[in-house]
Amino acid sequence: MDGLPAGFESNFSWLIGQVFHAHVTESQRALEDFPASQRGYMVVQAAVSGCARNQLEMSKILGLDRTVMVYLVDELVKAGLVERVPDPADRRNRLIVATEEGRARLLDATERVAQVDERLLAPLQGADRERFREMLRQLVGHRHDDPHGACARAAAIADGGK
Amino acid sequence: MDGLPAGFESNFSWLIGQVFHAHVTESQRALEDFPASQRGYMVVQAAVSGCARNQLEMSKILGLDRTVMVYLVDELVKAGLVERVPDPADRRNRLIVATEEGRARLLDATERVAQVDERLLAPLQGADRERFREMLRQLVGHRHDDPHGACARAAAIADGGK
DNA sequence: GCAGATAATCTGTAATACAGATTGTCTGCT
DNA sequence: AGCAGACAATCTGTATTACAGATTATCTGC
Repeated sequence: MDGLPAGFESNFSWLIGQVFHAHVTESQRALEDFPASQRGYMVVQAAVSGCARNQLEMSKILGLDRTVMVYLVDELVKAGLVERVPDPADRRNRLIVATEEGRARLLDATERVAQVDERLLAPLQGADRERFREMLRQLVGHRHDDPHGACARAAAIADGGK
Repeated sequence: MDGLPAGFESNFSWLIGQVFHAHVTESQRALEDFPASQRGYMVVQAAVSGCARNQLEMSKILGLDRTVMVYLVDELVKAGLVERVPDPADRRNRLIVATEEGRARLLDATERVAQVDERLLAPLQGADRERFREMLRQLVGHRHDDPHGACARAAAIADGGK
């Protein structure tokens, strides 16, 4: 095998794919009963953290297509976890605001997902576990910032609405 | 936000998803002209490394469905990068063997993918880059071993066929 | 030689991604 | 005020992908 591409042990595509796939599969199972499962969970979390001032922005943060956002939010609204609140400052925007139930179920789901995370990261010993997270943060890094304070605004409206 | 789930900075699902998504997108682009793009590349690599003694096993290694394997290999055969060789030892099996052209294109593709990897891992300084890979290896770890020496057999047949 | 298991394949169905058009709204300009 | 261009959400249709179930060829053990 000299000189030829080796097996997959050093193949980053494969490695990251394996880890990602394992995580998706596991957390899908952990979030079976959550509306829209894994993705619904992410949307509700985004809603609670108030990090997006409209659906388009949220779809970018979550790496989803804008049209996917529509029926994802539809499902969550139907389940009573979030609401579409017209932004008084710009009526084109729909603020995705979590309901009380949404917050409650998010807390519950977060716990279960955390367990999945721990199980998956178990092979990493001691400080390595947090180090790994930190590296991921670094890799994602520069791509996301919130210079407009949109988070604060959305969160304020969300708080006022409850 | 006290006590409530924070933003996404500490959300493992989101972090790993971001990194994975970025990598897929980038390497898709880098492998645009490769048959079946990213996935075709993985299959050819698996064929060259001879780490699977049939399609089913390969699909498990690559995390693909067995039925997906069929048309993936179809496409690669049509493009002349691999061949389906009936396993003389068990004619149910099809050994996926890379052609000369397959090996050549794999080398080329591997180079381009390596560049993508480097670009993606650039935020990690110095030894961290290799450390990150090592951590991924650990996480995937125990799930894959080859106690039967099937690799060697498949590789031998592949070598004999050229 | 037969029963049960396994590999590849085919078929159909569901989930998902995504491009393009449409509607309502905003902004800036005149 | 009125208009042009930009933007957000939505709808529609289409392509891709995932996956379950049946089918055929083959293997194994009895």
